[in-house]
Amino acid sequence: MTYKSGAMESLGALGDPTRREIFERLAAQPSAVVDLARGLPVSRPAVSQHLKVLKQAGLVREISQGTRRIYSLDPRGIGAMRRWLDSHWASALDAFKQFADQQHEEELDR
Amino acid sequence: MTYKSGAMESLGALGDPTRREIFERLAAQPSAVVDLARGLPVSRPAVSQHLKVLKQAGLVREISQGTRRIYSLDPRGIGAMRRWLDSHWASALDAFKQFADQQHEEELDR
DNA sequence: CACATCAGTAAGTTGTGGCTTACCGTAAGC
DNA sequence: GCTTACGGTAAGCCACAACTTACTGATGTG
Repeated sequence: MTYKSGAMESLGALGDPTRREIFERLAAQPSAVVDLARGLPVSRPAVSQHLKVLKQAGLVREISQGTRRIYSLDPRGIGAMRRWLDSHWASALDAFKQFADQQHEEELDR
Repeated sequence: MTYKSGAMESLGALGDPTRREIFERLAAQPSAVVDLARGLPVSRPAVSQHLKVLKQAGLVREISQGTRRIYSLDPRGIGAMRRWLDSHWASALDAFKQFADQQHEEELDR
């Protein structure tokens, strides 16, 4: 479970709707901060702050290009979330099956 | 993209650490509210409120059993999140490839 | 029929997370 | 070297979301 802590931070980061919007735009195309700020209902510094959170969560990475910084999605963060989701999905199905069986047993006992 | 709105709500719901904790416990085993509240640092009503949010997000479902309500994970919500994640991952890889190619072109132009 | 257990809702409080404006640093162009 | 574009950080404000306690309503039990 080395991916767990990473997935936790990622989920925390994507809890905010503005950050989800930024995330989706970066999925569509890598962009600089100014370009992201255009078309978003918040100021440019706000976008910077969101990008900082997304970066710490491992969901985003940047490359410098002159004075601009081009942000793009980081596949590693997404991968961690996927694995987290998958493992929980699996254990959810298991747990539900166990639960159903146990219920059935108690039915018979009655 | 019928799963999109669902995935948005799910991500919003899992943004809270306490709700993630509840989610993980339910993945391990379906539980009643009192049992969840034991072992969590918050009151029972707080747990109820969190479960309400998780339920509206399609991540959780309940069945009544006497006065108890047994909560368990709802695979549909998890599935919606997975699909959202996967589609964005795919387009992220596409976009990054396009971006890299374009960068290369500009290199040559210089 | 009490009485206990379980759970949802109401009402009120408070910490904090997301926003703004202002400021500072850095790279590029004239 | 001066100016312009870009972007991160600081400081402060404020709405809201996550709590709490108190109450109400079911269901099961002696």
